[in-house]
Amino acid sequence: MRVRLKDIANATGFSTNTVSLALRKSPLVAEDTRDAILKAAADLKYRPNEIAKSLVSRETHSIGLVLTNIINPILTQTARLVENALTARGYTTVFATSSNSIELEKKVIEAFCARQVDGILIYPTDHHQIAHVSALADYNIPVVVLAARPPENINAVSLDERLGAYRATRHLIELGHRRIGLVEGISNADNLEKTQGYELALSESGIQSQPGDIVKLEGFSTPFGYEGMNILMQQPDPPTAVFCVTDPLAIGVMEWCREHDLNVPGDISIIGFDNIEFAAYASTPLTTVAYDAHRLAYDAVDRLISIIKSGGTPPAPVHEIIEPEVLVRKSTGKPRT
Amino acid sequence: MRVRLKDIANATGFSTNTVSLALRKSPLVAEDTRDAILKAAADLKYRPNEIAKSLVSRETHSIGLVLTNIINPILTQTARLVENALTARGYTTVFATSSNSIELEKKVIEAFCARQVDGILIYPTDHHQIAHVSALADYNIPVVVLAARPPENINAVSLDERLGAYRATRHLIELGHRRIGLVEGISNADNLEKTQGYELALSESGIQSQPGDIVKLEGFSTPFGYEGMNILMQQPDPPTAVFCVTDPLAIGVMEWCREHDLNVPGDISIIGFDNIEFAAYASTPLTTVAYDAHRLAYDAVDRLISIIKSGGTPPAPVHEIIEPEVLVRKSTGKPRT
DNA sequence: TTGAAAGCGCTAACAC
DNA sequence: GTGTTAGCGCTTTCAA
Repeated sequence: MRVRLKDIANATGFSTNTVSLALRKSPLVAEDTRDAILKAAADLKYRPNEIAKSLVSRETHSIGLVLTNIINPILTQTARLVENALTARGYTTVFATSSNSIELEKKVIEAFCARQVDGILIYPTDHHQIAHVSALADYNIPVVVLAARPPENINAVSLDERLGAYRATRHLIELGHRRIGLVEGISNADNLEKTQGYELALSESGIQSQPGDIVKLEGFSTPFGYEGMNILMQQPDPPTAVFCVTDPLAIGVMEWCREHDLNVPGDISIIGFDNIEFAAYASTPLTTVAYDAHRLAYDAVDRLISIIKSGGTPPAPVHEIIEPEVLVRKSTGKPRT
Repeated sequence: MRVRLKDIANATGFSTNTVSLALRKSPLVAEDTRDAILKAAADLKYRPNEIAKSLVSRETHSIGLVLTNIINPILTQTARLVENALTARGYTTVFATSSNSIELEKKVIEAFCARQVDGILIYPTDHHQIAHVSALADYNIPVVVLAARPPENINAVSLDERLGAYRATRHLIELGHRRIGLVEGISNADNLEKTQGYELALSESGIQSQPGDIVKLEGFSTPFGYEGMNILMQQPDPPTAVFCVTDPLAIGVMEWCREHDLNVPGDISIIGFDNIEFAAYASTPLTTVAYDAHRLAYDAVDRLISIIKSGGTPPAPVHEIIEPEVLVRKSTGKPRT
């Protein structure tokens, strides 16, 4: 059925070894025999079996990419950029989502190891429960984490989410807002970077945040944003501005405003996070926290590959942190006086 | 370094074969020995090498997913749904994009075959140049195409794009429009389904389409839509409605209208295709062509897996076609009289 | 310049 | 119940 080296060997009368060498263009084999072998290979439509190669070379030229879920467009974009970067370097991308479950995340990592991926790129479900990720580094499996401030022993290329949140909140404060809501996602994990940035900006300005001003939803997509805004606005004296930890959340918030005839930014200011493509085209163009996602993906891939290539002696772990900036569009403005 | 069956064998005093059987919970091996082996495996932190397994079982439990590019959110969604469906069935997803290049597409397929994927799911760059895809079927490599009306010998689960375009155009005609623009993407490929549907609807209603009413761009993303609208509106007597072959294109068109103070749908009606998540949240909620993407992905995966499972005698090829519907929101209306 | 033999980590066929 | 042998398709010694 499938043609193997042996079939070419039989067809040409050479040994499998010679065939193997010829196909890899070894200078050891005579030109005539090489040509004959190449021709036979082409005739038989030979395709090398990478699995067999991998077994002996102990490398699969594949890397595992683990993301929490791919609903958030920014993770989609990351997936795309990573795949591009990897392809450009001759690696294939094996893809999996953890669906924000630590258990699943562990399983996925297991599966990748079993499949002998050459390395793993991961955006962990919970930025603080990553013992299982550190373990990879201990086992000498190259890994780069896409989250900020991980343990010292692992490599990371990531966005400074805390700083982004801080800047978003400061932007609102500088516009004059004093009551600023926070719309957060998933509460089972413990990624407090954004919340911390938000709180830091507030306390720095001597603003006391109201208990009802922080809403935590079960996810990061648009409908959750809508729901979050609904909760936020139940208060007798609601905020005049809202910081949403993702753009889809912000778009949901904006949708709520549209349905309830609240003008953005006249009645309420909204700022998102990630600068997804659609942010610019929302009903009110969305002010958001932007950063160089391309660089993030490419640097992470470069880092991973340099670890892989380094062989037995991996370079000292590096934490590269990318700084986000506030990108002002139309959804934020001064509060009504 | 890595622990193998042999290491467990040495540790326990049994043969590798017994260890192998024990780990696979064969009833042949005695309970005591099995427990001892399981314990040793756990102690040594044994992880099976799937690559080695694959070499003997001749299956990798991985399938290759080839998409044109992942910028279009609908392909993203497909990727996500496919990955979910595949994971649920115990397969891993190996991912690649063809970037709308036939050459790259061929290479990617080659690479997948070399990696011994158990099957391939592909949304081909050009729905008519798919000899290389048919070839897979000939080689007994299970493949399911995500495009409509492929050659008889290959399996397909897909959307009826022609029908979708037809219905979109009819929707505009029924509202009273007679000058309907078409904003199309990529011209190097030859996916005319949507154009055909558009033309069919027009000719059926006795409408003669103007030469300037069809614009073909180099891509399917939002900026191209903006550019397309710019071209379309140069005409002295521009269309009163526009059908865009993807939602991002439609959003770009809408953006052009926003910048040029054209009211949607008052001055111009816009309809998209795919019903991406953000369609509902655009500056004017977008009327679009919607379909069951979940079913598309799951049926395609089911089909592929049933072919894989069928072993040597694949079932007769099936072409499953999913019908799209027009989802009316706010971006289409009667033309000004 | 080419071939024979061993082995990557695992499973399968057949003994005992 | 358990061990031995062979083999998946390839590369890598080591000889010739």
